[in-house]
Amino acid sequence: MKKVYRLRKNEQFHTVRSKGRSWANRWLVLCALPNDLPYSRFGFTVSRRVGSAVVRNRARRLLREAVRLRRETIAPGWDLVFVARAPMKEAAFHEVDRAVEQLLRRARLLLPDPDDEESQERVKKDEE
RNA sequence: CAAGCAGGCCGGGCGGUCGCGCCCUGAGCAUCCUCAGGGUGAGGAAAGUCCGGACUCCGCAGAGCACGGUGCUGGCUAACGGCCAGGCGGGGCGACCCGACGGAUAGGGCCACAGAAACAUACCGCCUGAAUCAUUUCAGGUAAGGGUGAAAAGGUGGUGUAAGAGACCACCGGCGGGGCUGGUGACAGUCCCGGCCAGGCAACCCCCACCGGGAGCAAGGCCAAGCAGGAGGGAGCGCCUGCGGGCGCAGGGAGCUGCUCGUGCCCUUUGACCUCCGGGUAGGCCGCAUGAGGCGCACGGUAACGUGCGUCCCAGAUAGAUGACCGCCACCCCAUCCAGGGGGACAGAAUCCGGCUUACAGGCCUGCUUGGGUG
RNA sequence: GCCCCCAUCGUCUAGAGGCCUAGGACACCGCCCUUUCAAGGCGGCGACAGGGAUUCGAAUUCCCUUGGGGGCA
Repeated sequence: MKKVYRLRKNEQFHTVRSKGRSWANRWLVLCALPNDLPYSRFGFTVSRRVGSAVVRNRARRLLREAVRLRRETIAPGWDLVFVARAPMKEAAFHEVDRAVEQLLRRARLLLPDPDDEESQERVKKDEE
């Protein structure tokens, strides 16, 4: 993921964490805040509570990869911060991927998939 | 073959599809954005931050004190609390391993409880004398035996004695002093003398020798929005007033793409605006990777290591790059008749190096020891 | 990243080599007191972060590990 699509400054992280909305599941916390840009930006936080340096690096890389592969389907114009929780240290890639998808779906930040009738119907309902 | 000891090394390999950091080249006005091509991208401990340096800033005439560290000897090194070699002590049948290993007659302090006594003595004893019908008591001698304790003035045999005792003698062991021999030295060997004058703790203070100025790359340097600060320039009259200010005319200023018009806004001595100055926050850049560098060969040295020649360039991020998915092979485990199933330790660069310490699945190589077997 | 500090019952703490089988307060449990509760009294439960070293002897001294906390732009 290129640098422009990432959150870079401590201040940006604080803004999103304090002013944005948040969703959580067993592995992750997602915070989101509109950013008035034509694209979305992402940040990843793994604290020392999760584990050693090796564990934290791996967690962050898995998260970044999961988000990279889904970037086309994520709504533009948001700053998103993913915070890893303790169970992340044992998670495999597909579990991380599923956790990311679940949170994005709950936050309604996924673009409507042409093949997915359910989500299209939901968008229609929102428009009504 | 089994058990073990020492030293060195590895820490899966190849390929495909997506993706990331840095460097170089080219193109798009472009160190910064985009695209294309090429190169490169975690460790033996990158870890703990326990030592030592380099580097940077601060301090500094010199010396001493304080404080901290190290502590057998010689060497290596930029330096070290590291390494090599040797000595001594201890452990192991052995290969080998382990050792904070200076000083306790420079001084101070401590040694609980127990025990008579913890560094100087006598509780039970033993012996002599006196008193006493006797039990026993008193005075003196003694340190062999008993008991206490972690620790109590060397061991064996004899002479000696009232009983004993290094009181004396022989041998052994230890201590102190001196000489000789070997060794750079620690030390070893040997001879003579002394007198058994006799504990332990210096990871208690201390003494001796040697070493150390303080902080740390978030060091430090450069550029520098904004907000304040300083210097200079800077355009006025009238009316009203409840003295805060307001209104009119005139003028000035910055802005609205360059000019004009127009339009609001701000200001005219409690100063709009313009110019300059120093310090410096956010932020950015440098520091930042060619180095006490790696590899190979030769020479010197028992070795650590050094010297010379050749050759190579080998991470550099800043919410922090080395990831995801898959195939084949190798390895290990389960099942072993096949099919098959499962697994991959400890751990992630952050200024850089030399060490130490701690963690670690599994595997490879070399030398050596002990025991057994076979030829 | 660099540099410091701390660790004792459930909680807050005392302790400076032997007097420690570790003391105190609050909390908890039981009994007494009270019609009952609180307060009070008596008794009980309960800890030296882990490992090694020095020492006759370690909560205390030294080393390593683990876990907390703080400072530096």
